[in-house]
Amino acid sequence: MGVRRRSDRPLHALAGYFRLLAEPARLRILLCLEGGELNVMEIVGATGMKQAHVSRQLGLLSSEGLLARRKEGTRVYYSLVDLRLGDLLDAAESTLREHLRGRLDELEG
Amino acid sequence: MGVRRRSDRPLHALAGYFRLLAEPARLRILLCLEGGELNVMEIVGATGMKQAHVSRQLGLLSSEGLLARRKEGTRVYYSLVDLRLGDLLDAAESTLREHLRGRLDELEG
DNA sequence: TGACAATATAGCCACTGAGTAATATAAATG
DNA sequence: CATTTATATTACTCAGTGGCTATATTGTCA
Repeated sequence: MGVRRRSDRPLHALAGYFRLLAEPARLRILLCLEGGELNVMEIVGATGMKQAHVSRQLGLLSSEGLLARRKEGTRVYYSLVDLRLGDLLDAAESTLREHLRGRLDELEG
Repeated sequence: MGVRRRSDRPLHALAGYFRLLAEPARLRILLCLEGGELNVMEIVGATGMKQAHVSRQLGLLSSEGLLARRKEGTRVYYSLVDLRLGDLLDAAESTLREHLRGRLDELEG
């Protein structure tokens, strides 16, 4: 990979952050946690995903600092660390909507 | 307002949008366009990336509606379609900073 | 202790996409 | 025309990872 510049590290981190949000499965998990903390099986039920897959994504999201982990007996509860994430998703959604509208106008003339 | 309702299709679109932002190369391009429109070779110069790679990412970004394309003679100028993208990046960056700070605090006790 | 439930991990396969080199297209110029 | 310049596209390798199944780990309770 080409030249390494000083600005690479922040860019990499930012890109990595977006990559976490670049998967419908993870978005689904994050969104269903907007209502409050849930344990793994509750998330499995809410999303319809396989338990192993849910655990994997939860591990990723919490190891990257997006989710907090709290054990209670044999269950593990996950919750959003930063509630501004919801605002970020909304901002992205509205920006995306704008883009789609632009493409629509372009098609319709 | 009320509960956000996002069914699967929007989730997929949103994930795809984030995937565009999940690559340092594309972020670099988007960021250098925050200063105004540039043609391909100017972007190549500003980013240090190969011309073919820049063209590819520019094609992606414009076909997805994030960038506008304007031909002038043999040159092609690209620019940000939605200036709120800058705000979105800033929001993501500050959220990310928060997460990183959380992890740092955790390490330092 | 053994059995059971909740969560995590490992291994595998298929697919996606980044990055590169080579080539193609298009437009200006002589 | 031929040539040069700017941009786009093709073909390829290769690393990463989503999603699956099976299994391991951890905690609870009889």
